[in-house]
Amino acid sequence: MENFESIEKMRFELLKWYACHGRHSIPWKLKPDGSVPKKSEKLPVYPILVAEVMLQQTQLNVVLPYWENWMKTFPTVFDLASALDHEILLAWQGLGYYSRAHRIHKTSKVLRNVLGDSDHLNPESWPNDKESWIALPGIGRTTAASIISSAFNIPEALLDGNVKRILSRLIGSQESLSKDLKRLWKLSDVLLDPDYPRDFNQALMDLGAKICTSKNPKCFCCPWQKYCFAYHEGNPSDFPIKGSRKVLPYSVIGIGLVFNDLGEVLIDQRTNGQSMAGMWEFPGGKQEEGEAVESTVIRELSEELGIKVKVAKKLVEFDHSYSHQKLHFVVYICQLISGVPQPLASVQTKWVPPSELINYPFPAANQKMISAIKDYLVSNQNP
DNA sequence: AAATCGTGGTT
DNA sequence: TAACCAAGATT
Repeated sequence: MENFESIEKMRFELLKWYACHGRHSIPWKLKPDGSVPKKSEKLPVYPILVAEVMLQQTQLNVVLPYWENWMKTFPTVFDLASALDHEILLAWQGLGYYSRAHRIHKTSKVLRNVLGDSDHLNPESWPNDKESWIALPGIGRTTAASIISSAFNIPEALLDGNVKRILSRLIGSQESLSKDLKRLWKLSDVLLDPDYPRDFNQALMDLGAKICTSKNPKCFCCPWQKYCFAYHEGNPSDFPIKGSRKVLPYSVIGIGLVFNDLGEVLIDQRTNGQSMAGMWEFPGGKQEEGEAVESTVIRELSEELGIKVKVAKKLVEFDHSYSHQKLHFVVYICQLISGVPQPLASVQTKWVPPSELINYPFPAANQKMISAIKDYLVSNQNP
């Protein structure tokens, strides 16, 4: 492969750096008694599974509090398997990429059958081969390798965002990441230390998180500086080669906060076919060409709920960006004129006292609306 | 195989 | 209406 002088030396220098500067207090990488696992020791699998799925496209510091709460709410894989979708989404709320929550839920049910009556606290009861893990919902090549190398200390190469960035700089890849995956996977596999795969993989990710960062990499204290093509070229920040950035489509969304005579607000649950499936939301929809936003709200609530509303007051408006679109939400207080809400474009609808909204999982954009509702109600009480 | 899927932090 | 993007998987 790449003609490095000594791969053994590279491994040693990375592991030496890791011993001094790595992140050694990640809870799911420690034994239940809090000590660092020895080379031959295995770790509980379920906490690692939860962490690795949460870590998909999500940074460690964001994941930590969610992982802590998740482990209290669903302490074992059996607790997770028997949980309700509603409970899963409440625990995942705010973390994003909600399909991950549904997939790990499905995976837990498969694992419940696989484990059967065996001791789920014993790592030996769990599958330890890559193919078995990749077959599970929401587990891909990198997540499977992370689980296997972390839990069992079995050598399995991974290629996450950190490793892609490190390796593309190391070899000065002139291809975009998507066109060079095969080469980078091979390189990750060649470099992986067969004797210390758990530490080596973690060391790579720590190096990417702390030294070989996307912007302003700290090459001056990088253990692989002398091996790095991009460092010698003087332009590590130019790697990996980034493709053309395209402008995100932009839409205006009209939202209707419909209140009934009891002061309850109307919410609906998103369908399985939609993004953020199973999450709740305030009804509304996309503004059409040449349409006033107030009219959007009236039209959408008629189409999706079969009700007629009066748009009373604009409560708040704000921007919210998703991965592949930007939305501008315009949120109105509405009154119900006629009709009974029907779930024509949702799983179900519900009238809820504002104080009870906290019991329903909402996407982040809707959380902004909930805050606005609370401010509005408080200001109405104290004029 | 290119598009899709969230969010919050950083620059 | 800032751009970028991080411990990816799925279709």
